[in-house]
Amino acid sequence: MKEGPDISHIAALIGDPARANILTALMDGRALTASELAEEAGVGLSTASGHLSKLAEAELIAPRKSGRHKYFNLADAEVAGVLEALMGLAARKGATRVRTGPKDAQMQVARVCYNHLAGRMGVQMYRSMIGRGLLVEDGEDVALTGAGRDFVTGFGIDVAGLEAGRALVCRTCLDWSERRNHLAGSLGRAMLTRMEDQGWMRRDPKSRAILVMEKGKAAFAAAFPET
Amino acid sequence: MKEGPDISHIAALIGDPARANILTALMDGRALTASELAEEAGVGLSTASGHLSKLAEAELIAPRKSGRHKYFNLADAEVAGVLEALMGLAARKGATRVRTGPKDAQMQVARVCYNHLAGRMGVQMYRSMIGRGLLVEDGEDVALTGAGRDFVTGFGIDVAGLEAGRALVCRTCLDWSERRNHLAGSLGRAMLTRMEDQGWMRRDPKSRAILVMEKGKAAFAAAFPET
DNA sequence: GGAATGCTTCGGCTACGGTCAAACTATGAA
DNA sequence: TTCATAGTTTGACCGTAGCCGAAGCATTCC
Repeated sequence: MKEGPDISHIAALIGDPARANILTALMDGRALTASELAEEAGVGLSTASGHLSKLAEAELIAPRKSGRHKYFNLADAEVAGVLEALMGLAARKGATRVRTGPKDAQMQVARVCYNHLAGRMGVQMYRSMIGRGLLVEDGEDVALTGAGRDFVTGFGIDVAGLEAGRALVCRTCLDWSERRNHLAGSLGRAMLTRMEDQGWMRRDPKSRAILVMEKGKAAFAAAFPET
Repeated sequence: MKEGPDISHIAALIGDPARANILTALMDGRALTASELAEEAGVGLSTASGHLSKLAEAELIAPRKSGRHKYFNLADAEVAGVLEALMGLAARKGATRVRTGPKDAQMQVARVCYNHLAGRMGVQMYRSMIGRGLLVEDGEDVALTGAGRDFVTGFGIDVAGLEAGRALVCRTCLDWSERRNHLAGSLGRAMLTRMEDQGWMRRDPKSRAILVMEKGKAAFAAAFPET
């Protein structure tokens, strides 16, 4: 009974509906202000402020002050991963949130997870790169091979620049809808950004869904064929 | 705000201290009765009964009636995985539960996770088998290679028997103390059982810790060398 | 400077949910 | 049949924690 870390405190934090809404809203990796999060959570500003300080205290989210605004981010990818895992558990009991609109279908296809591509397309990209020897898995970790560096560089990404940063370049993240890994880390983020820049896809500003352009579909399928 | 599965309900279930104790107690994979779990949780029997029906309702645990007893198990390995992940989050804030005794040190070395070997030795076994080409990872999944089947059979395990069962043979589970994968699934369980049968290790009946015998240390190091 | 905006703190209200004891059901033992 | 043990249900109690509005800081804009 007295073994291992105390789960209950952190789970209770996630367990409040307002706080869960806040965390879910932050899952797309964008930084949001306290007011925006209050709106998302459906509570008053003062209430949200209390929630936010608790979440920050537990280091689930990271606050940053900027002028008279205060921005919040998820603390890191591990937190995002735990949230995805919880969604996985919740999803199997049909506990999806209320109405499933057209957006929900698109969310299965492509969505933002923290800051990288998730959903069927995220998984396809990951598996394609593994299958072609561009990425190699080692336990929980994943790394670029030599061929992978060339490929990614050709894709228009400055690998050396990523490696100079503090963030982990390659990282896996478990996709809750597909139940498979997809690519996270600074490379995952860069790949998504690059595809947006090229006009392959575009983020829905009101949700985590990603809209894929016609030309993007073809280009993506060519770049990341199923193996 | 209205996207994706509803996390808060399931997190709130885990977030109550009594229920968290119950779930933690079930992490070693043994089935426990309602009375035993009440004891573990530190609440009265009637209170525990209420908690247990809620957990069962959410399919986090699976009840089985046997005579006038009612046994409870974790629902499956995915639930165990989420709990381990939450422990990982909790652990990094030094939120380990109260006193860290000698048992806690041993827990880092070897412990039971659901029903398989976890901790440093669990991770070492997994990585050794990957490194020698006995196991191969494919995304989130992991599988035995031909050489792996031979090795495991030579270890004294009836692979065909495992495959006949309903449970997934190979499965990964993220180790909260090591932050790496270890081997779960029915093979993971069989490996641990086999090592116990051979007298390499023995479970501490009062905790999740696994005691490693002297001869077990040498035999384990020989069977699963670091690569 | 003064006004407006963004956030925090405080006080008070409320309700949800955890708790237990006691009554009740069900299974097994004598 | 009767008693004992295991678990569930009910009802009453109580505390915690979420909620809001109002007042208080802090920062920026005019």
